[in-house]
Amino acid sequence: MPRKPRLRSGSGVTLHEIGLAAGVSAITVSRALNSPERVSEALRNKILETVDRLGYVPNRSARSLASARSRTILVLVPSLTNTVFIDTLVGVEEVLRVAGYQMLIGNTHYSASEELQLLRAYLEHQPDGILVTGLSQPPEFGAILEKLGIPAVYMMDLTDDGRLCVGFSQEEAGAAITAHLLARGYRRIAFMGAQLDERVLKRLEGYRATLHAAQLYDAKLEFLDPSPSSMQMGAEALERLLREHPDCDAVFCCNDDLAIGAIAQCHRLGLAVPDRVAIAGFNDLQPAAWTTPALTTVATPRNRIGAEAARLLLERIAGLVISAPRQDLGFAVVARGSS
Amino acid sequence: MPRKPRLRSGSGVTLHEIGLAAGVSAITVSRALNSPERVSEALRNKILETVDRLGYVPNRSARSLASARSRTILVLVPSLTNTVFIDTLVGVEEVLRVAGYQMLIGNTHYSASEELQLLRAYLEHQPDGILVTGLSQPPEFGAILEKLGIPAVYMMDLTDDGRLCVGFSQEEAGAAITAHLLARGYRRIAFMGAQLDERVLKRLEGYRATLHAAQLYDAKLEFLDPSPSSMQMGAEALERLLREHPDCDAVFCCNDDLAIGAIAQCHRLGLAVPDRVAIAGFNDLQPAAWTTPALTTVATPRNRIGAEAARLLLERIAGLVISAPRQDLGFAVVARGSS
DNA sequence: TTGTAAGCGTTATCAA
DNA sequence: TTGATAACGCTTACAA
Repeated sequence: MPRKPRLRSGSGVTLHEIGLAAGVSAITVSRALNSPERVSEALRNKILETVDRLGYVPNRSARSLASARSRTILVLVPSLTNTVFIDTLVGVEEVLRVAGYQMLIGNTHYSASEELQLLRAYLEHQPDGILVTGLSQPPEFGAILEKLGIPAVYMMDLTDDGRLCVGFSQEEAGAAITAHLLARGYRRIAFMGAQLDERVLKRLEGYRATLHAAQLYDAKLEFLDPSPSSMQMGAEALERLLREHPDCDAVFCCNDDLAIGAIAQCHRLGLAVPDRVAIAGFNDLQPAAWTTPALTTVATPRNRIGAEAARLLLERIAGLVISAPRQDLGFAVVARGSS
Repeated sequence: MPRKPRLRSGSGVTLHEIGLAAGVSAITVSRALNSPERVSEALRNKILETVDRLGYVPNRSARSLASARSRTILVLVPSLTNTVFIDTLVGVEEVLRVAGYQMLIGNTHYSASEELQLLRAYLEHQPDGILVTGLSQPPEFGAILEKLGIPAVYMMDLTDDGRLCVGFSQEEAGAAITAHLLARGYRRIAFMGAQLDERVLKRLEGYRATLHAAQLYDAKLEFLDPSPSSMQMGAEALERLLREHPDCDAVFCCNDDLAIGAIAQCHRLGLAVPDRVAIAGFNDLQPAAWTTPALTTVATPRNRIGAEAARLLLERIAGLVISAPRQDLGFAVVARGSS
């Protein structure tokens, strides 16, 4: 005599009940749904019909608990308001969805400590794998993944230290756009950087190296602000830059937002772009093509980075041999009117 | 004699093991963590110390299964690349996170059928509640929620049919910006609409009603395209509009993207904004303030909508009495240089 | 090909 | 205040 009925969750229909209705055992129903080839066709059809009729909805918690696999991937991004990472997430989602995996999104707000905290919090979900933005997590981060044996793929940048990564060289990209400005004849090229996360700093390194090589580097032309990027900041920084260094003839902004603000400010100040000052951005977001003049920038394969990273992670989880642990998806300088 | 050790998931440390190490039962450990006031202080401290020392990570699947509560909220949005919904998600996340709830994001791609499909798919997670964008889901949608008793809050728009909703009147907002253009003296005001989702159509209704009232309505001034919105579309539509209707003196674009493309195209065509043609957008995204001239638009409280909707849903889940099932968060016409 | 039994880690129930 | 026991719904291991 059963004694303790408990609160049921969800639709209330269980594998066991489907089995009763179809005249088979629960495990056969499970097999009919998850490995159909292991159940005779007649039985399978009968079961699937019953599943449909009763509106059975599998319980993912029970499944995770029994199988020790959550089919869940944690994705950590520095920001949700920055389109760059949204594009990446969209790429991730497209791949995971098809594979039956669930994406959990953690917003680190560009903070290493929040990133660690989020990782710990999301561990409750027993993620089967993790997608991380950038390479510079605190040491505990890697230690936790190591200890729990959770596979990870690092997005947006490249490394040779053995970690799986999908991205492009931030430093080379910074160098390339700087070289483009040099090639166009600009000589007093400033750098405008916000947030100063690892990617911005690498672009800065590329900028420095290129100008050094051309013997045109001048530290005074670097505008660096650790606060979050905005068009407002781009506008203010441009004004200050030109006031303090009137001979500045070009600005490499670390992202399109700053660049859009800078161009707008040029309009307000009555300065011709690119004749008085050239402006270049980074990322090639949609608005970059619609400023006046259109913005020269660096196109980055954000969507593909997300998709490829997800694919790589799933391969890793499936235990496949990873032929290319380091996927360089490249970038492209897009020359438009602003330079 | 135990016979079947199975694969363990996660960190491997369980409540039971913490209990063993601390000399108490598993259930006491559970209580120490979840309702500390029900465990004596001495024991509690000892337990918490052990939890820390062994690095215990709760297993959310087991918890959901046993408690019949997933602490998970499904959030359905039409798009992830549209900043409007990202802002909403950020508001949702801020509230859910603090409350210990997990957010599952479903991207419907503006499709009713995908929306239904996503709902079905995410039912596996036994969500405790759902946040939905818009009011016009297919009938089965409501039927499923009803049948399973899943509470829902509808975002971005308002209704009086009893559903919980948080938003503002899309129609009134469309009317308000149209009235603004009228007040500035424009008489041949066009409407430019993309995507044609329910919100755009309601803004269109507001536009029509206002122009009808002023006896200035002209159906030929409506540009409607069901394909996704883009700056490109705004540029092309503006050119066509002015070619076919040279007397058009203002355009209400259903969103800022179209408006930004339209303004850019005016620059390319050498048309003065707003003297030759005024442009107004909708949403007040960041770039709206940085076009030349700056864009007149309608500011919408997206972040607050997300946060309030989440709060309302949590109250509903907690079984609290809902005093205001309909929360009108309003909007504001932001008059800038483009009109 | 199908079924039985046990176990996944947690919480609800009831008892002490 | 603490604990024993069963139950949540599913899948693994093993047997038929």
